[in-house]
Amino acid sequence: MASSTGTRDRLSRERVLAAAVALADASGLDAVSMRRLAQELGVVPMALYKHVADKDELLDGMVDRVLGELSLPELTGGWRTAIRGRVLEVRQIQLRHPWLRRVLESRATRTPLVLGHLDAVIGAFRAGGFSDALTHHVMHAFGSRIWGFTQELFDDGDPASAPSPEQAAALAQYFPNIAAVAAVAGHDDDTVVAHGCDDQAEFEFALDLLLDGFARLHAAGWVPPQR
Amino acid sequence: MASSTGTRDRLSRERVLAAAVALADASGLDAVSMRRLAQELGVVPMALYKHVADKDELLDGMVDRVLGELSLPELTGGWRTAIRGRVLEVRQIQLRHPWLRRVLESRATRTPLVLGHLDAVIGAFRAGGFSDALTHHVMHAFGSRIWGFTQELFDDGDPASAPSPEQAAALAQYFPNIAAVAAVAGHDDDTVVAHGCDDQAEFEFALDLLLDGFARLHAAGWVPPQR
DNA sequence: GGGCAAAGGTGTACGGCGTACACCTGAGGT
DNA sequence: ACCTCAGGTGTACGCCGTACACCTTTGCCC
Repeated sequence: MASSTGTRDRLSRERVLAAAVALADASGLDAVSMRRLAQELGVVPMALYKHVADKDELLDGMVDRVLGELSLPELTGGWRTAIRGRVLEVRQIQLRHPWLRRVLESRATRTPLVLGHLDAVIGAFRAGGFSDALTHHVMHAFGSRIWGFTQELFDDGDPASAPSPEQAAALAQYFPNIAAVAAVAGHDDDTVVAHGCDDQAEFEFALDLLLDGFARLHAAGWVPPQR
Repeated sequence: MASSTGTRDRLSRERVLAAAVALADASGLDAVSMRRLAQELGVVPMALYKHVADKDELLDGMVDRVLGELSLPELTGGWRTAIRGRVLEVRQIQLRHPWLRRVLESRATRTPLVLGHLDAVIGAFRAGGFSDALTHHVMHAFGSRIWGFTQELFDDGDPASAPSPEQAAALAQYFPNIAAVAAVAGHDDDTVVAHGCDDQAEFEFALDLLLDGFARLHAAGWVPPQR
């Protein structure tokens, strides 16, 4: 038994990655430092380096670990339902692990599961009859939305951003358009306050708008411009 | 004259921000640390804190400084040309200052010029007759493209990413769709190798696809779903 | 079972970061 | 001539990632 417990609480790449994901889920990405993570595992920081090459590899491992939650549905239905379903599924992962977004944004991650997702989406377009050139273009147009998030560069909802009254007044004075549009989103109060603006409906709106555009170009027999 | 030179080489917020922008342009965003920046200015790190509150404010200041390069064209033509022109102009700034993207991505910047750009685009939609609700939706769908960049999460061109032959072979084996689409983009060789994939045409493709979608929804009299 | 390589955990140290805080210095107004 | 106070300085703290040398434990082979 001593040996089994001994074996059980040995470190392993799996244990390290699991702890890193748990830590990021619980305390945010910034809490994931080699030192803090080691402490969480009851071990000295340098011990981690026997299991991951460096912090970048740790982050890659975290990405692949949560991307493993994908159920990889087969491609029944057309390209559109296949892609839509896949992207919405990745979105669910991203909602469970909010740090995923920042990790994917900040680095050119090229892990097997990342490439696998891209390959699956590209494959769905091609199986749907998209030319390689059009597929290439629409993949660029897809951008980060392929990972289930909109960029959210102007957060009009989430944080304690509901500004103080005098702040709101100043904003309305100098940026009347922002104020007006922000107001309409929240006029029923709980809409914005409760779940921000990047809610499911908002994301699907943008996703379908893109997919509509792709379908239209495909149907119209799009070919690359002159060259 | 002694006093004038003395005055001239005193630090100032402007000098600090200008040096920070120059440093980021020349050596990348990671080179912009308080210590390195101070050294560049021939001054001790803590001296900077008499002119910017902290590093976040420094970054905000840098953003506003380069956004000041906007020429703010008036809104001749319809909403579409106005917005298209504005976004492409911001894109030019972003191409001159590649670090801008990471700064905007990583933080919820709410400086006057950032808000001003958002307000101008929102204003163009509204002036074009878009309802506030539709404007709100399309702004979300716009996402980071409003700042002139596509997310570029799968960089198939830019860096030394043109993989070694055996790497390419392995990629083609496991991710045939990625390989095929990446190949088509570069089949004329100089296309991808020379200027990557996020070139002007690629960006405008995605931009116009979005604008087409917006126009179509607007023309169809889009109204928000049930509620 | 004894010996031994290899794998895994430790301790120390280095150079970076942002920035708090006490201090000094020199220019401007009275 | 003095005072004030904005602006530059020096030191220090607690983080960070990680190189490197060391020790301990494990598992295998004779």
